[in-house]
Amino acid sequence: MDQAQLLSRLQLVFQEHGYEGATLSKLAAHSGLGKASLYHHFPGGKAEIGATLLRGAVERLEKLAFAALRQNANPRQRLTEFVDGFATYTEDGASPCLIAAFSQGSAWVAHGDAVAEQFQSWRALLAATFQEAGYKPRRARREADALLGVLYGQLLLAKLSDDPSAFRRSIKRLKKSLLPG
Amino acid sequence: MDQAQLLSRLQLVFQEHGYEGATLSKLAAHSGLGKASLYHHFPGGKAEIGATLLRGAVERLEKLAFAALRQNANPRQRLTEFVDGFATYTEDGASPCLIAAFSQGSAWVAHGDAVAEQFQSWRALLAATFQEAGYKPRRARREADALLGVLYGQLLLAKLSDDPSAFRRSIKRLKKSLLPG
DNA sequence: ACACCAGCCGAACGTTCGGTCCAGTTCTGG
DNA sequence: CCAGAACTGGACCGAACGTTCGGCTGGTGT
Repeated sequence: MDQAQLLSRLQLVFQEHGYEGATLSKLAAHSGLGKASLYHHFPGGKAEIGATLLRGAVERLEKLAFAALRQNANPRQRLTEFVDGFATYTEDGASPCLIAAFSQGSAWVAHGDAVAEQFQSWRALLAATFQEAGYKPRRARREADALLGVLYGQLLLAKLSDDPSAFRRSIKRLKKSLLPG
Repeated sequence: MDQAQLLSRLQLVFQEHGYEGATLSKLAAHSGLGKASLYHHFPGGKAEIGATLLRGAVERLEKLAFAALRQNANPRQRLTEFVDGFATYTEDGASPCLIAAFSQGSAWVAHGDAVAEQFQSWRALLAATFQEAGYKPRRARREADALLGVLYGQLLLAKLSDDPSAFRRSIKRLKKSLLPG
């Protein structure tokens, strides 16, 4: 099995059970490897697995969604591409965000500072894009907060109400409201 | 110590560490009781503690926020009172929603169905209020989803970006956009 | 042919888990 | 004042935790 496939199998366990709930037994069973074999790939144990997955999730979200904001296309179009990228990242609301799943307990103690910093940077990037789209600085920051908020909110709601279709509908509506300006 | 104070101390542990991370040792230490004493108050053990807290959180959210929608005041005013109630429930974004904290792992397996049902009922109530405020059924449902989404999204973002003030600002803006209509 | 090593595993380590037991201490009604 | 209920702390349990270790493979370089 290649590294990518191994990581994606491990990620499923963390997404479903959270950091504390992702036990080595579950990780081993779900990956098809023995516990000791996991230690061959990740000498740092569970902490290294978690850190690796978190890094991967941040990179994926950056590449799939936020990278679109750094292009030099029309700001409105960049924003809709960003929304699309976020939907791709979450597989249309079906796959919870690993970063959010790590927002509790020891995972947050270990990585919370880095995650918060990353989010502040993303927030600034998003606000800058809204500013390019014609909003004044204060309003642009508000729009950025609102957009990030509604994306994560709908993702959580899709889970809490057990209705993934609500996420897809929200994405569609968001893109429509973003394009005309 | 009275029951209410005990429950609130136990709740802090679950909010901070999630269900799996809230071990009996932490619960005992943080409540000042021995494990056996906890079993006196909750013969069902950790599962009963979790279930009790979850029930309490649902009741509090119902009483503080959604109850406002069942009054017979002006729909717009009911909606802003609902938003205010949600802010109170989360202590202005400082206290994560226990219901959301239970959306992973064994807690979700045990209570997910009930939570999803409750959220569908709340969603319907919110949509009905938007309908009373003049929206057509489809649009009202969308507005309900969007409102719930932005509330939970801002709550999560406040944590992920370690900036509780963003939540307060969002609440303020939400109420303003709700009132004039 | 042999040594080597990445990859993997079973078995066990010490620790902590959720949970139980019991000998007390505190509270309370008669 | 006392009996019994309510409650508590601490020792304790088997199971599961994260982790380690020695050894078994199969392929690669020489």
